[in-house]
Amino acid sequence: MARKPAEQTVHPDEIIRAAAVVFHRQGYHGATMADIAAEVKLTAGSLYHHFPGKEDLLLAVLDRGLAQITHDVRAVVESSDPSPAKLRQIVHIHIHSELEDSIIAAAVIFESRVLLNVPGVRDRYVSQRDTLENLYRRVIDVGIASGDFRAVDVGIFVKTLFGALNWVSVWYRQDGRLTEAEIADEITDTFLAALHTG
Amino acid sequence: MARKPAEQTVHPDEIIRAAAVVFHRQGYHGATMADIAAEVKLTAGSLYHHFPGKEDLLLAVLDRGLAQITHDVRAVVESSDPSPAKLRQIVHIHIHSELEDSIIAAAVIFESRVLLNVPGVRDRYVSQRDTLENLYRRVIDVGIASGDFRAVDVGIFVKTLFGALNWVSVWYRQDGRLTEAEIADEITDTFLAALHTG
DNA sequence: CCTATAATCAAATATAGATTTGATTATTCA
DNA sequence: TGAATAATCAAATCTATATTTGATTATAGG
Repeated sequence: MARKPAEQTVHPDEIIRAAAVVFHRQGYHGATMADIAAEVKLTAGSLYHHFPGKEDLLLAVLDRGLAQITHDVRAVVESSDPSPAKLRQIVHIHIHSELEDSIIAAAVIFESRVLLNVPGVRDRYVSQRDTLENLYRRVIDVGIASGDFRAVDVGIFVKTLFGALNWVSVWYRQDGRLTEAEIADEITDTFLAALHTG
Repeated sequence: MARKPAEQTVHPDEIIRAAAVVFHRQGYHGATMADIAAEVKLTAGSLYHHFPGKEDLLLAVLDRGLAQITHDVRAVVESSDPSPAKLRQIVHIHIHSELEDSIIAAAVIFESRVLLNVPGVRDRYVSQRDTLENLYRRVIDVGIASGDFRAVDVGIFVKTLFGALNWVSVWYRQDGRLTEAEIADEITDTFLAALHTG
């Protein structure tokens, strides 16, 4: 009788990614359902088979983006060895995630404000964001405690670092002077120098 | 016969500022002409007396925001004395301009992408942005040349600094833990430490 | 090979919101 | 004062686009 979900000609994940691409390119309001649909060779109407509406698409994008990057960063933070080295690792991961894995992260950065009015959503988003920020805080805290890092205001420091990292997706160019890894290293150098004791 | 422009019950500047506020709050596409009009007690239609259209409003906001902050930063850069002290000054000015004088700057940051497709506009915007960036570069360059600063990659460093500064408008809260000046100082400390030689 | 359901589409529907239009109400200056 | 024009408004227009609707097509399981 019933029938297993067919072999999803289009996987929901592909739609989320497509939405992220279009949101990033055109902004939430500037992105049309038709644009997103086109990205996966569907018509606008067909999207409604997979998602209840445009807002839910953005939600999914934000969720996914934050979850992804948080997952990656957590993996590093919770591995055994101590801190200064870790900071470099997570900056690399953050930038990589931002530029490659998920243009999603970039959409997150710029489009999250759109949903910040919807109350339930706001809470969820804020809590996810805090989780990520706390991972960074932990690394800095440990470094300060161990004497490896200067005693900065961790709250401001992390925001500062996030700002710098987020901004990368705005100015980064594939064909630019430096590679992604070189950029990540240079930025890490800056922040490690800033944390240098003495 | 003719008649001098009447005493502008509503000065164009007020409209630009209102537009900046609304763009910042709701994003370009999310801002309606009615929203902007309401901010200065007008009706949507009346705005067309002052500006040809919505896009021109954004243009004006960007122009004004960049011009303002560039003006302020230039004043410091072109004053006599040398560099390390200047960096602190311009960071203060930048943040102040961003938070108070012109929510405009914040709108600039987030909404500029919208216009980056319009060709003529793009060029103009990019050139204005470069002017501002170059002021920062100059300060860093001088510091490196004089041996006051470590020899960083100036291009990346300035982008990193901009990212951190721009991001402030996203997380800053009037009623937050620190004042605007304290935040500016903390951020300056971070970047000066990052430039510290040895 | 059927049948139920998923996946899709093309074509409506509905609505928001930018821009226009045609008055109406100041205001300056001659 | 009174023409000329600016500033404004309320209401009409027009367009884009999110969402719905009613088929049509494909596929998995029997």
